[in-house]
Amino acid sequence: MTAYTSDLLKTLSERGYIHQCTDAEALDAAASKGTICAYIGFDCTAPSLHAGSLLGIMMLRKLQQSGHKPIVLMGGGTTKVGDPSGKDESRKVLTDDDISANMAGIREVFTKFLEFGDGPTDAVMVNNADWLDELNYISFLRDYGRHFTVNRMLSFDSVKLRLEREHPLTFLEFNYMILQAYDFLELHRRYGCTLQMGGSDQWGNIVNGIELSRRVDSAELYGLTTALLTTSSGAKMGKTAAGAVWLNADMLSPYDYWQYWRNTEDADVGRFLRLFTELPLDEIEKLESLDGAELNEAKKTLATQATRLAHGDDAAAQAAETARQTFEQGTLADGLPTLDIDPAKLKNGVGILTLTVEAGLAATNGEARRAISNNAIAVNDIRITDPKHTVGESDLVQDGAIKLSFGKKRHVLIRPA
RNA sequence: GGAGGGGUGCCCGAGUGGUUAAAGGGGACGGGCUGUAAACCCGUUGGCUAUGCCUACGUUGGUUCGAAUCCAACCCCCUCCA
Repeated sequence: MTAYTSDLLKTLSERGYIHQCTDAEALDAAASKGTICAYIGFDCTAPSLHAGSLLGIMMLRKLQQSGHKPIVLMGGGTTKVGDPSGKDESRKVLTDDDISANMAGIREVFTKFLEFGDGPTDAVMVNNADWLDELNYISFLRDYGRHFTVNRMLSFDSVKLRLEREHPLTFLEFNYMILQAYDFLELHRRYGCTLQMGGSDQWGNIVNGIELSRRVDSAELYGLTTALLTTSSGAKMGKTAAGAVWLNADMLSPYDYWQYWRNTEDADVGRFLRLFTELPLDEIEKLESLDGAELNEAKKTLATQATRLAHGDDAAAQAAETARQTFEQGTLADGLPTLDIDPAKLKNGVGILTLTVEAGLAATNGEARRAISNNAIAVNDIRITDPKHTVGESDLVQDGAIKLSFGKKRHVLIRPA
């Protein structure tokens, strides 16, 4: 690996963010000389970003910490088209209302990771619908479409994949790469943005933007990608039992978020500590050199540090404490997810199936029933074997709650209220 | 517009008149082992007021005692031709 002189590239490369870079030396020089401005685009397909987007978010954070200006580009316009990269099938078309609701949720996430404002290194958030919506088809084609050959567009992975697998690629989606290329050009014009970052699946789109800007504006822009993040066993990051690992607290509690990181595979601990926490590298080296069960300490550190960034110190500490009480002491921890229940109902006794469903541990009675026959359901740590079992006031333990568990890891406190 | 191929459960994919809630695989979840890890082994994987009932193989009708399987129309996708 080249020895970089800029803080930015030094940090990014030491921590393992960099996969490919269009012209690392020139970018390094530019970043050492002064403030640069860089962007990453985010889709607006869901009301929150999830752990899969975290790499990008962290890079923008590192960028800002190294004294540069991050731009968060919301794909309000491009989401209407749908990025075919890495996808077999076209995406559902979202309505404008969906998109703007999603954008509002996503905005939340970024306020945790970046400082927004008007200063030279303050982050800004822009929406590409601002310029894409107004494009005039004919003039856009004449001014920009002329710089793309279909020959080359067909050679991109995102397109090739669909063609080879004989899956349909609509003309709408085919245009995506041109629009993203145009975004880069537009951001360069508006903000002097010279760097686009993204996942390795974005390489083609990024390079297109660089080339377009060079041809149209003679601008010299850079691209940098990160390796697509998977766990050591090859699973995609960010998915779990309950669904995606959302970054918004209202979609996934800080406790569950902490748990997600706590359950990291051994082989990923060091890598994740570098990417998703801000601990100094020497400390990380110490943590990852732990052996066997001791590595669990490193996982706890990872979980707490990662949770701090997304949810703040207090929430992280509380999640750690809740986990400690639950898993290490086997006691009831207040911080577990809670379900309030009508005391009158409890007095009469509530069926275990109903309770499991209401607590959100199972989606249907049938699932709860199956879980019971799989030995998965426990009340106050006592296995339930009878689907007709009822829970009542007598099950309330010390601090007036009932602990309902699905498997060894998922617990909910039932409280009369 | 024409010819041919196709639409099956979370995904892939078998099934071409009955014992089919639908083989097999993947994924996911649970149990065991462990360290809240990986690997491995075992199990589960449509719903319900549950020894029965309901819903389900693109949609709507039809044939039949009986259909994912046969017929008709329609919708959608793919390939080739115009």
